[in-house]
Amino acid sequence: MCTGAEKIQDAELEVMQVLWSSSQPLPLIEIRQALSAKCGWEDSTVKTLLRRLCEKGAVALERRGVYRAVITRRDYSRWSARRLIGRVFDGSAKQLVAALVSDGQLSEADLAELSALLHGEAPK
Amino acid sequence: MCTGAEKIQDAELEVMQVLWSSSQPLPLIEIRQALSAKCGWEDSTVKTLLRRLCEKGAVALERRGVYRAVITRRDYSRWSARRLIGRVFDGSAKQLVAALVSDGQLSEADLAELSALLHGEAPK
DNA sequence: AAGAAAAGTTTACTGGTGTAGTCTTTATTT
DNA sequence: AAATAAAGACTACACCAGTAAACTTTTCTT
Repeated sequence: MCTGAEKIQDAELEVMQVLWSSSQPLPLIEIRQALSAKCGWEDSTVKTLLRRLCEKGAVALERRGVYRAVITRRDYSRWSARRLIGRVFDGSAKQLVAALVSDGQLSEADLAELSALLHGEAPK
Repeated sequence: MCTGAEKIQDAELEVMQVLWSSSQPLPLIEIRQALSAKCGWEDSTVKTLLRRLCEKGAVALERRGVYRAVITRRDYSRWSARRLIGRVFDGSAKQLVAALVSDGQLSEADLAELSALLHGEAPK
């Protein structure tokens, strides 16, 4: 059922973000560079995280030295939104959005825009 | 700044849920009963979790044998929504809501209701 | 073919989390 | 006051996550 998104940890998510930031599978060198810059991680750390992600089925080796995200950002974000809603908003997405509104993170304009989205446009 | 919500773990959250489910501080016996029923946990497990939550400042002893949530459900849910948005939705609450809509978790009616909420009513 | 460089594999170590047993102290009941 | 029960404190232990070193294999270059 679940592709393995459930098991992506914080550090691993950084790796996924890098992979998701490109439309193409990425060579290790680039992944390493990105994460060295963003997180200050050593080569070996990145390799460990990639290995664990492969074991979890979240990432795959496209060919030697080149990695591809198996779990998409879209899947992951949906899954994690569901999880949050289940854990702290009684399973109600509406409650979550209400919290965002009352927290000032979501404006009237935002809601209007989203409402328009519902009326048929495919999201970009 | 942060009250310690960041450190509440899955198992600990179960304890918080029990505390949040009551408007009053709860005696340990009730907490134990609830968690034995809901999670099948032993007394000692519950006590350990309560201790850790107290150490983290998320829970406090009201008086001997009676515990009170220090972090409110409201604070926690806001905080965790922010965290999710920061981690996977580029910091954009709107993106999160768009995902909910496109995932079918949020209907047009929901949005309308929320929109109304924005126009001044205090949430229930 | 030898050497270098990158990739892959194995091993490691610390601290946190899930889960719980045991011992000690305090309160309650008879 | 003694016995019991509940609460609190201390200890435990396996597994996972964050972080990384070291060793091995493959590939590329000269």
